[in-house]
Amino acid sequence: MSTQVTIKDIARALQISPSTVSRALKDHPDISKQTKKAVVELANQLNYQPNYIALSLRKSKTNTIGVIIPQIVHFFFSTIISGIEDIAYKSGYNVIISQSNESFDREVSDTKALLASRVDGFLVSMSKETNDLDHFGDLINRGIPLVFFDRSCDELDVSQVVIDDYQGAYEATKHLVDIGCKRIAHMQGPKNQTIFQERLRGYREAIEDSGMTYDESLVVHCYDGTMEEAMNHTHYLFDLPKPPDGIFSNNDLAAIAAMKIIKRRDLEIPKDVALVGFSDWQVSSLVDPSLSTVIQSGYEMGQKAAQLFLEQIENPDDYKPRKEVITPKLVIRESSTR
Amino acid sequence: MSTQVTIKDIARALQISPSTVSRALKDHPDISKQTKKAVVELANQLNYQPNYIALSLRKSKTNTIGVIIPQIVHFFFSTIISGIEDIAYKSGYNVIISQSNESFDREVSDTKALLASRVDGFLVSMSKETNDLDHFGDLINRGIPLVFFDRSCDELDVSQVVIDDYQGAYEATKHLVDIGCKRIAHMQGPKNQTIFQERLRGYREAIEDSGMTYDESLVVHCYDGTMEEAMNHTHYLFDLPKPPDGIFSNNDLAAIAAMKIIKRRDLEIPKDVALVGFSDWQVSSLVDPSLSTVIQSGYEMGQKAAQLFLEQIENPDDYKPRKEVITPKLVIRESSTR
DNA sequence: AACGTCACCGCAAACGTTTGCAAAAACTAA
DNA sequence: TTAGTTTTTGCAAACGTTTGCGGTGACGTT
Repeated sequence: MSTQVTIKDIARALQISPSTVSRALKDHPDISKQTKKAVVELANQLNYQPNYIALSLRKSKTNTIGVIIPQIVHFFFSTIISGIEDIAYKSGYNVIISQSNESFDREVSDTKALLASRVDGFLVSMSKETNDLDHFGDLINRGIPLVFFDRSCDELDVSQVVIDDYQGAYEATKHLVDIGCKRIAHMQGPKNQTIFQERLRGYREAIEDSGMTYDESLVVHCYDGTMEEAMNHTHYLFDLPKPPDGIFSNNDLAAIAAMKIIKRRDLEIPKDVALVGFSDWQVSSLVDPSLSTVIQSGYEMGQKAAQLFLEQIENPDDYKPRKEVITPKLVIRESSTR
Repeated sequence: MSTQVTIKDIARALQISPSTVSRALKDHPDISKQTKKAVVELANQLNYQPNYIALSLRKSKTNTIGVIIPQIVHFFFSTIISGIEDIAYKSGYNVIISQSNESFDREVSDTKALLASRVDGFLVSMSKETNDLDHFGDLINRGIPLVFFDRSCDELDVSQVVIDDYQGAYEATKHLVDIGCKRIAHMQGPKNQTIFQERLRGYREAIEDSGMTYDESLVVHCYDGTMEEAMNHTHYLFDLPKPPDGIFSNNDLAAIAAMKIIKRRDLEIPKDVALVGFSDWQVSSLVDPSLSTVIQSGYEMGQKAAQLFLEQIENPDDYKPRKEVITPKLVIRESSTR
């Protein structure tokens, strides 16, 4: 039950004032060598730990970052958090995480709650529902550092770090062309999200740049992102008079769903159909055959986001928002190796 | 840049003292109806938010829980966090997460850092390396609430919530027996961890209860939990003069590794070899064939852990540590359906 | 002897809140 | 009117830290 030792305790023991102890501990030039030595020694001996709460109050700075994400239980997001924490802890920041569960209302109330906890700034990835940006605009107006990652928006003048989805999709599709695919399908993600629009664009342009024609009947729209939906779409694709010989999917789950159906139809992967996913879920390297995919380094994204935050908090005055774009990397596995 | 309004601001505006404002806001009986009304109205109008930092300092209580886990990027653990946060937030607690990355030293320094941040208590799942428990004993001696979850230990007198690993393992193994397996191998987890000892025990007793004899040569020790390690062990098992016809693995990853090797050796699953894992990673239902496994509800575990913490912090005096046991559930998929 | 310089240190206020205690105000009873 | 109650309010200290400013004493210079 021993309560923590304070500066006052040290001061009392040494018969000097708390201010002197404080200065001695910070190596202030006004303090004599001997006093410093005595203070530091006693502090070590008593295992003195500065009280960050008192410090926060004094400096009105909590050294805490508020992070709002759609959900923790998601490989990509938890990887991002890992990146954020590593950078944050190195710079003496704590991280408080809040999940919006893809709900706009939760996102707003999370923002309020974190604000009440006096976080020094925000790192957020927006919920799917979010269209109204007032709660973020508020933060910006009040000069509170804010960085978006992944699920971002360009309407607000704010720092952000995003993946180059276009580039990733382009390369993935180009790769399918390169290994000889002639009819490449695309399993598209929710149309209202920028990232999926970009992936579609990358797919389309890669197709066209390769001298093939973009065929809308080869693009299926996976709206709710379930396994069943993707399986149904796969059936549709292989019931076509001219079924595809390659599929680029907007995410790994849909690709794995397709894989199941394709195998069930006694087609061989990658011989008859080659597959490329997007995201590099942990599962992608474990399925059989292992799935080629586009790696979006969540860890790197988290690190960058935290760094942008730190930059901003260290230059509160003349800070200009920046946009960091992470280039994703195609990783070729068995599902597209011929 | 507007700074938050304080009790003092309200007091000044209403020409009364801060103490009166404070009491009025807490509906203290000493304060007259009119004063209360005036204070509450002005507080709402100015959007007053209590400063939790000042409160923390005053009460030496931060309303923050420190959580230490081996790694966030792990389906099971991130699910647990989700459960913890839901309960914690409902009771007005923030959660700070720290990853030990399965390193003992990190675990110790995480504990120190969280302590320095003055968390009110700890929720921890030990790293695989941890044998020395002094840093936790310290917390207990100082009366700081501590709850272990999943990776626990019985040496310390402390609350814990664990899975009934024995039961889960017993059922899984029994199931293999029931579908006709005669030689069942076990891929064991790190021996120093209770949970893996329990899984081994469940396996062993199920074997013996079925009239078979426990054969140590069928138990391999997966120490670092990598894919490669598990693959090597699988090779060993199937190089035996009498290879197994069933495997119960301490986790899903090892089971999936085994699956790869078994398929590569042109054995059929589940016909030649049946497989059951443990944990129900997201991937388990996606692999081919889908993997039977033991579901451990991380969400429930997180909730229970947070509840135990709250119980303890609300009865600091006469608190008696409790052990909550969650019963896991066997889910039978293709890998063990004959 | 008087003054300036310098090195070293402490006082007190501040961050925003709570709370024991005393004091003021209002009301009651004689 | 006076004393006694009751209701309502404010003072001041405390939580642990930092920091501007003023103070002390030693020493050197005129």
